[in-house]
Amino acid sequence: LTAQLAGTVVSVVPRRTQAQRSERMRQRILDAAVQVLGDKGYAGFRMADVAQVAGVSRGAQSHHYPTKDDLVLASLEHVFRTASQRARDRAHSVRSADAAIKALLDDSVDFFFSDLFLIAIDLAIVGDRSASNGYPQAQSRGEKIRSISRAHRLPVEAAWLQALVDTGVPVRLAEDLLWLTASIVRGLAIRRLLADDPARFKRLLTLWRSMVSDFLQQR
Amino acid sequence: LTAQLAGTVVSVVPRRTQAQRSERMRQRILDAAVQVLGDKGYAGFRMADVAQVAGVSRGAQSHHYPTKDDLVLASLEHVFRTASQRARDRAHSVRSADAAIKALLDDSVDFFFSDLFLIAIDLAIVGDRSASNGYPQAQSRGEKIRSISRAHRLPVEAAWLQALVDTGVPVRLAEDLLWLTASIVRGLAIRRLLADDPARFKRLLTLWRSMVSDFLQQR
Amino acid sequence: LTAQLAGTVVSVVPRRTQAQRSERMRQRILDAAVQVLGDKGYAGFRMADVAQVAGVSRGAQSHHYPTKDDLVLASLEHVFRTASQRARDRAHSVRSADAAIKALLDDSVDFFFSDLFLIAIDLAIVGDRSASNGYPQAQSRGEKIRSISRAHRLPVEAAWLQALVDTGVPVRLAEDLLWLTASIVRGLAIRRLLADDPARFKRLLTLWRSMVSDFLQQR
Amino acid sequence: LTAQLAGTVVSVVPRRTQAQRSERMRQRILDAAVQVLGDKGYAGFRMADVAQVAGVSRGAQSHHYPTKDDLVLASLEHVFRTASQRARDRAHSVRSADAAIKALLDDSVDFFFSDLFLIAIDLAIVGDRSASNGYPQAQSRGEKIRSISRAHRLPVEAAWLQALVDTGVPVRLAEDLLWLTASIVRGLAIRRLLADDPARFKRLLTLWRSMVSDFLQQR
DNA sequence: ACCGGCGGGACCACCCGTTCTT
DNA sequence: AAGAACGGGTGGTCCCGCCGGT
Repeated sequence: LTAQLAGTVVSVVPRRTQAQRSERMRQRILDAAVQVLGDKGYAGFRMADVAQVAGVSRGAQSHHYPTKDDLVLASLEHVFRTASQRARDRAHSVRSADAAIKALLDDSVDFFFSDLFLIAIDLAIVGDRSASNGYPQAQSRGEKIRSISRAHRLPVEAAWLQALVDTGVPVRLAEDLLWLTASIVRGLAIRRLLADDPARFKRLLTLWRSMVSDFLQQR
Repeated sequence: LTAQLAGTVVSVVPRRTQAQRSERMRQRILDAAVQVLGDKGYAGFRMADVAQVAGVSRGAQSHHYPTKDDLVLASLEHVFRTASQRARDRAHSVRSADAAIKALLDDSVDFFFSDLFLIAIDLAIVGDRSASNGYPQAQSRGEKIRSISRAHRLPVEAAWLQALVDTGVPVRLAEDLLWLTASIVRGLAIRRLLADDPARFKRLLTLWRSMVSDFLQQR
Repeated sequence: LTAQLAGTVVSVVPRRTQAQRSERMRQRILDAAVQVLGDKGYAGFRMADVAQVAGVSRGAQSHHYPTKDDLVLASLEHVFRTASQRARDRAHSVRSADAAIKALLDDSVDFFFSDLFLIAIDLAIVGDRSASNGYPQAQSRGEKIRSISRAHRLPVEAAWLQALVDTGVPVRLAEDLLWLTASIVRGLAIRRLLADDPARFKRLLTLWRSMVSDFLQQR
Repeated sequence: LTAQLAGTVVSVVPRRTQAQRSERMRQRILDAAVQVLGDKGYAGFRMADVAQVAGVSRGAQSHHYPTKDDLVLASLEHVFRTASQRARDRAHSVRSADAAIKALLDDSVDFFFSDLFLIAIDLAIVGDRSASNGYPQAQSRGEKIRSISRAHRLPVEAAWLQALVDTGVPVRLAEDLLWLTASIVRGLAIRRLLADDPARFKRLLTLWRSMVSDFLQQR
């Protein structure tokens, strides 16, 4: 009994609650899953690898994320959550239209050239393409992936749209320019997979900015 | 003698040579592989599925394509070969710069919105991300994929570049516009995976064409 | 509390711990593996057969012994461990040199005519003869087999050597006689594979004993 | 017809007959099979490897040796035939009993330490241990192996027995000494698989010779 | 909450024998 | 007789999900 008391006294370290420990562990698993997804792709994604990278037993893992799909979807959600917050922050306080386009380009490059984007694409391509076990599920994996993506990207797009509109660009045009800009960067990010060419990428983005400037002025 | 002649006549059955039979079978396997790759993605790609779809025994399959990688790479090659020829054909006989951009857009849409492109991206994302078999190989799968892509896309790009230059656009600018155009379509094709919106896509491409026209005239 | 006590009493069922269950299963697998190895030889050794004989799922099997080599090596170790203990026990309490030779012969016959010995030979012959996976491993299978054999036979030989020396035979000579005796039995055990002849074997061993007696006396 | 004659004249090279070419090819296949058997053991024996080593197509191979068993048995026969002839030659012209034992030892070392012997053991151990498909075959593989071994070794043994008897050793004793000698070498050859020790082997053989000498004189 | 034994299915590489074709 | 295509079976490894223990 004395020993027990002593123990209690000694451990001044802020005794975590179960919920906190649990949350910590879920984070570690999620981070590990994202890492593995980035390294091996969905096709090479192994539950055991995640557990090992996270330094967690398979038992604990399957306690928090019972199935592979659970883990994959949670990972995607996790990583989108992280990224979308940062993007929204950027969209504020841009004065001119040109500055807005520049900031948008920077943000797009950050996003589309990140592992996160590749992971999202990878999962999206796989999409429903598998499973499709006979009877109708509540929602196929492909749909879930798409809805997660949408849920996080739409607010970001809205923020940028507002930023552009605030600099005086008509809503409709702002929307189109926003899409074109995002598409260009997205397209280049994909192109990079087959043949990288950073110098050219930079030049093209500069060209695009000047084209937009010209277009807006001439209007 | 009569019998022999008769025999020759009767046997309308196409009496194939070995090489012909072989080639025919390789084609069937490749077509099936492309189909499966398109339906299930690389992550869901099963050798047995291919054999079944092709209506070929697994033995024959493994005779022509000993390993999964062999088959996948050959499929990619196969499909690229088919597509790149068609693209080169289109690049000829365009008169004005605007017509060239329009034709290029059409071709890009055809290509980037096709299954082939998704397959290529899928494989590229997986890329090296697997292998990891210690010692240095001659060439990793990722590199092979990239080199196949390059081998088939570079001629296409060259053809389009020539077409643009022939309409009077300076080489450097033609190159950049070519890239931007391709990137936009590529980016939209990817975007489609997460949220499709054909009407908007059409509008954006039209906008892009007018931006290019303005830019070229103003120059 | 009473219920708990009662529970403890009632549950006469051997309430195994995980470790115990695990150990039990490993034993069953190992025993089955030894049996299959004896029946079919290494060339006919099938993982699935072992699992079936052991009455164990292939999953459990691959949990404890991930690869075929792991299982085979563990089997060899298992069977050697069993045999070497018995041999050492025998080597004690022999009085005369002749009695020692006789006991040694008995022990050798037991060992070399057992399935264990055939298994060891079988594995040793196969030895490195496979592997051939390019780059240098920590230790080839052949080396592992040899080191297991040595690890278990050396103590046995030492025990017999001591027994002979204790009856007054000079160390060097004792060593040689020990080896010759073992070799004769070993050689006969092998001979048996091609043509068995128990009567003659018995006669030869008797002859050998008398030759040793003569040789020792004459010395 | 003229062309045919011309052809006949020109080809001064000793036009092999079909039978000769056939025999050449069978030899090459057999040699290759022996080599593979020696390198990989029966467990690692692959028909395709043999064809490749022999530089022969699998078609040709299966023409001459339709099944794996056919080839393996033929290989064993082939190698025994080669070895037994040489042994019989040696058994002649030995004068003293001691010289006979020495020559016998040399011959035994040559035989038992050769790859041939290991191959024979390997096959013998595998023996019937496999197949055993339900209904009674004409003769199991194990029996075939044993009968091949006997067919070739018995004459050798008889030759050596005669040599010993010719030097004055009584038949019965000669037979026993012959067996003991062979067994010792055989036993050492096996021992070598687990732990080699050439110096000791040599010493033991010398000791054995002196023991035999003593024994014969004392008699 | 967490751990690891366990079940069993799935997949790919390999391999042997047969069946055309030359 | 020789060569190549082809058929199909098999075995080892891997992997996910479950569940009894701690």
